[in-house]
Amino acid sequence: MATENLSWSDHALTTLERAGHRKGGARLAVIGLLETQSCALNALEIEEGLKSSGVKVGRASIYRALEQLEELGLLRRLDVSKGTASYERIDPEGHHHHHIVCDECGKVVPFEDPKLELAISAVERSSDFDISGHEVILRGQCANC
Amino acid sequence: MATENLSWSDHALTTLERAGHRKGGARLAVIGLLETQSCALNALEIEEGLKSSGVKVGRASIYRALEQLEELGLLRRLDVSKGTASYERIDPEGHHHHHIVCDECGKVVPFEDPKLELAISAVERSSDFDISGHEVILRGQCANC
DNA sequence: ATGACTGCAAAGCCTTTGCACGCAA
DNA sequence: TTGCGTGCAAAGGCTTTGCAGTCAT
Repeated sequence: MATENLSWSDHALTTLERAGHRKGGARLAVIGLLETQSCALNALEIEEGLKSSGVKVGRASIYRALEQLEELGLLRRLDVSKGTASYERIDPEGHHHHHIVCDECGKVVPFEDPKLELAISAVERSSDFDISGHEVILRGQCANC
Repeated sequence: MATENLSWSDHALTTLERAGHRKGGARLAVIGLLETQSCALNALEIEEGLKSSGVKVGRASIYRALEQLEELGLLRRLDVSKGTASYERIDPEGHHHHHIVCDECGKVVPFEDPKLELAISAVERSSDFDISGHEVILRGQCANC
């Protein structure tokens, strides 16, 4: 139940290879870390996470890896807080969640809702954009604040 | 039909007064400009908009006004593009729209959808947060790109 | 008259870019 | 061997902060 046969990181590595990219250390490290996360992390959190597991990766390489993985459709970028972007895996099967953010402490809680997805799909179909994704953010105060 | 009896700027001025704030030039200028906008603007666009109508307002004052108006519940901050925040009026009666953003050219198009709002309201009620607002962003490529 | 508001400039923060070195293929 | 990937440091862009002068009350 823990690890599926077709993990996100497998999918990511395959996609990278198909796109003609090499498997450099920084890239692999970022993929390895995000594989274990259930919700979004920003670049500095990723840097710290890697450092605390003994892996030293240059900050610029992290940003470059994130940008690239996003362009390949492997990561979704979230603009949750003021000036910092967070990233989380995109499930190959399209399964995803959205976020509730506490304006006080910055806490982020994921949620999912089928009816919400249906309503968004309808909007996406009726627009004249070629939609690649969407993002829903609820803001407020969490129970602790 | 153009101007309603209870305009947003009237509401904003009243709210500012109740909160014990003075009606300084910069603040009034920002309120006056946002009153005329139907969608979100960022700080630099506001600065330019004011300058082109002959009003010179310091950039810092614009940021301070925007932050303050947001805290008073008069403006909603949107994190649409990478590192820049946009702001738009919050309708006192709760009427609002969401946004479709072109990843190529940055174009932003507003849309509204009652079913989407219903689905979001249901999620908001079932969460243990005290929700103050929400934000939906669809991303993709516009017809021109 | 008083202190809140404003404007300028400097500082801060996240992110991107330039460049030389190292490593994957 | 080749040139993509990486790391460091510098540069960039948006936003915030410090401070002195100004204006609303």
